[in-house]
Amino acid sequence: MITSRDVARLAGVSQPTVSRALRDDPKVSEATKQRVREAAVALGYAPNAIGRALSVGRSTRVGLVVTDLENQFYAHVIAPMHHELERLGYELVLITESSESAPVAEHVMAHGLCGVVLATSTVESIVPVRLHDRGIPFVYFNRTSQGVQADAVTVDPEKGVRELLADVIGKGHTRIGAIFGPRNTSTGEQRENTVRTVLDEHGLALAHRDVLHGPFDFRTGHDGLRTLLERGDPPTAVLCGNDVVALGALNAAAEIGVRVPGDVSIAGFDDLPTSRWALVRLSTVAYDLDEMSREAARLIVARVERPDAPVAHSVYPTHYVARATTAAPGV
Amino acid sequence: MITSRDVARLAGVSQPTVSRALRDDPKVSEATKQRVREAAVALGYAPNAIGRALSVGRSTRVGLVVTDLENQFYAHVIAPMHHELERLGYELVLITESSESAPVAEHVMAHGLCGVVLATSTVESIVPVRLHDRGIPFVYFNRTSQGVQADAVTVDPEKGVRELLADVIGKGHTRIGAIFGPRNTSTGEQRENTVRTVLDEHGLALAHRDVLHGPFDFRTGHDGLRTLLERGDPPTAVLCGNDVVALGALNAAAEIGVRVPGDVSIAGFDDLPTSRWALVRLSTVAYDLDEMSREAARLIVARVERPDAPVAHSVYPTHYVARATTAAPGV
DNA sequence: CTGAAAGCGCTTACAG
DNA sequence: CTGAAAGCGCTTACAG
Repeated sequence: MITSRDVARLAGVSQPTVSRALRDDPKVSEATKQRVREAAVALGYAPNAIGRALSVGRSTRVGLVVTDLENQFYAHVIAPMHHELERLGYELVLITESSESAPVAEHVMAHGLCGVVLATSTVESIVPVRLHDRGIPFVYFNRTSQGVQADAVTVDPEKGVRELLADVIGKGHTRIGAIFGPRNTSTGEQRENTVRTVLDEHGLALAHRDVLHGPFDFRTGHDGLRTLLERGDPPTAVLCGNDVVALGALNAAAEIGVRVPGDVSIAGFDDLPTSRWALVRLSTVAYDLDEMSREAARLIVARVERPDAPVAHSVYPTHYVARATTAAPGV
Repeated sequence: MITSRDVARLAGVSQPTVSRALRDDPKVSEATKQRVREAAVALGYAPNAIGRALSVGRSTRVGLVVTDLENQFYAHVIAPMHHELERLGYELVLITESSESAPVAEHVMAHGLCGVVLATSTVESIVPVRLHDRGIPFVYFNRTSQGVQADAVTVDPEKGVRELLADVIGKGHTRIGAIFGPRNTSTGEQRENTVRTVLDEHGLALAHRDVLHGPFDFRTGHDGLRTLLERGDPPTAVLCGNDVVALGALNAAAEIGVRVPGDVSIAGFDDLPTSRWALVRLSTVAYDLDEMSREAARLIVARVERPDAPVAHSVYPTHYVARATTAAPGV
């Protein structure tokens, strides 16, 4: 391994001077900087991040906590977040936490992360508490929590859901069902509440038997739609907790020969690239997930660098995109 | 931050003893281990990976070099690889390298990675050379390179392609087109060569105008299929370089109102979960991508831990899965 | 403007 | 079986 000492020797300066020169410290003369830089490239030297991290007492690595890396939703979070963090001189580390128990905090310490983005926190999760207790910076992504205050980036479903329901109800649906996300996440809960509120304004309500809940995954939508449709007298429209759930529902419909939107209308939430496919054309509630992911990156970095800054909460607006999976009932 | 020193103080032992006890060093007495462990949990202590890495001279972090994190193919590599590395006590670090130039090696040094999985190396890439020169362990994933010898995990397209073509030709197609991957990757090249060889055995050949090349992405398939179909007298079957390309082709067909497999048959390579969707039902060449990804994790770890072990090359067999996108021409 | 010294949190010979 | 010492590659006061 080639170290700053080797560069120092070649440049004829001391090791700390190499450190200063390469970080462009104004106290180092231009001439020296020149010599050091040349020596560095000659040797193909790059400062070792581990040495640096140990020395300054914190790394430039932020963890992203997710449940399921196969879930395509996360791919569209990871890509822009990774990119933005890199731009800011930080690194993204993936953490999968199915259990949502305490270990996240230990994991963070053990792996020397400087901060964490929680993309998976359930409402009653202990993780934010632990993080807070240990003074580990974190931000909520697409989630919030009752207990612990922290930076957050979330979505306001209001406008999108309002437009979606105006469309669906306007098309003549009165018997509306839903496959919502988990009740113990703020996102699942908030979307569900918004739907119920807006339906109420229209003088409608979800029948208890037409409502299902489950994790935000393909199977929830897939099995859920079958459950709803395979008993007699099903709803004519099914709202899904997110796009991945809706994709599951769409495929279940195809499997059992139920036409969409002919026999049942289906809507999602997220507007993932897949939802725009000609093969899919999912009607859904859209927002800027790319920008949200980048914002989460910015917030965690800001928090790491200025721990005492006031708490920030970025809320992204939604709008409805009508495509081919919603139509008048029985058409 | 809580360190081994704090644990030592609480347990009434020296700091090195804490280090030994927690790594279950046989030279430490059981009684002492007990005391140290208790002190550690009492303080919520976890050994700091940065300190450890600096001390032992290498980290337990391996980089995965990919081109495009949004590409769903990689999600199905990242998830199992991440999981296997974690099981082995290692960490996955994502590296995106669109340019495929030298920086990967610098990146590895700078971020203190102990090894690298190359999932994106073009045939003429300089990256393996640089890695080799610096003595950085790496393994080729789904790729190989002429120049530098290294561990590799690849797919043998032979059997799958043979079965695929038996199906397509058996159904009566004689005018077969293709949208292959990049010519400058071993994977793209190998699949193309296999197709040409097997076609030749059947007394068939690809017409020059029916063959396209491009990156392994959605757009290549999408734009490619339009190109092939929008000129007169198109092929009746189109083989795609991989599933993501085939998905693009399928959607392009849907957009322009071309029926699959009625008007054109389409086949892929990879058998991604999406290809199994009822909405998709792509005929494709399958292999165990999960296992391959885990094997790559095992190989890089083995290489890191035993740099002088003989070079290993794991080759995975393929088979064809006929689904709904292939049928007799004009049916 | 530059160098010598100390220290970040670990691990690993070396003594005892 | 355990501790004191040295060192991994950096950064950062502290002198000069």
